[in-house]
Amino acid sequence: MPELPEVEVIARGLNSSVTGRRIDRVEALWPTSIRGSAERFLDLVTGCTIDSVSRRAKLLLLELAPQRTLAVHLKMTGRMVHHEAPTPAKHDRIRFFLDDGSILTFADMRRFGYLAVFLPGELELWDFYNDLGPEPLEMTVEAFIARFQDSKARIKALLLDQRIVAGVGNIYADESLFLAGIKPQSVAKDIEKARLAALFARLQEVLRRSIQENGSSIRNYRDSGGNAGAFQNLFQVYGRGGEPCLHCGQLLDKIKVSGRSTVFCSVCQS
DNA sequence: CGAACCACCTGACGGC
DNA sequence: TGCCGTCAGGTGGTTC
Repeated sequence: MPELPEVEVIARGLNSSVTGRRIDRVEALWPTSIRGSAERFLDLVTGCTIDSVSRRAKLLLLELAPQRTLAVHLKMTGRMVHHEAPTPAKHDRIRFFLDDGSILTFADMRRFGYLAVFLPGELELWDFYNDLGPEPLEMTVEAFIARFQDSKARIKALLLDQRIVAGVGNIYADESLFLAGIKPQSVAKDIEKARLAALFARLQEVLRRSIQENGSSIRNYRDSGGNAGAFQNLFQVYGRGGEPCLHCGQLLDKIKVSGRSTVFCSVCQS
């Protein structure tokens, strides 16, 4: 899925393109993309005005008026694209028809993604939301270190755990570990604090740079305007298993950590 | 508590 | 061509 940078880019794009628009009609082509009762969802969302669009972890949050929050999780292949005119596509799941004739479409090839609507107070009752760790771009290095330094788990598993730090996925975990020179399978509590601090700095850099580059498009990701990102051109290790390290030339190793494909350099990372 | 699987789905790609 | 296995930006559940 889109990870933190991709969801951030989508949220910013939608915030400028759909804020102030009223949702006149909702078309649920695949109602199972809606969490909970689809009927309730349609009731609560239809007729609302979009006040703002933001991001928390990998969730897109649309604040509506009257007060309700529309949360969207894109998982692996979800998209939220704003079209000026109808442009039906194969994997369209939910369409929001806006009052200026434009359409906001949730499309999702693999159908892992979902939409959910919350009334005031309900969002905090949702375990996934409530358990999210801090935003990596809004926390201190001390707080970051504190969340990792006592754990017996492998560092990459912790980076991917949304309860430890929110928004990091497989791409940015591998990229930040490479840049920090840390092996993904290292046990967190065995890593010196200074190296955890370096990891935090590299993670912030890579997330910020990816946002600047409009995110990473491996295959499905598109921003809210339907455009691809460019950060995939700057990958150091992700998707490069067996190819030479761009720093030292060593062939990059590909292993599994936390059930996820993991690429690293056995020379540059220790 | 941590890890290893499987599950949820569709599609792209490589090997034969 | 086509069949088959493998893999993919995520999370959740079960089992050991």
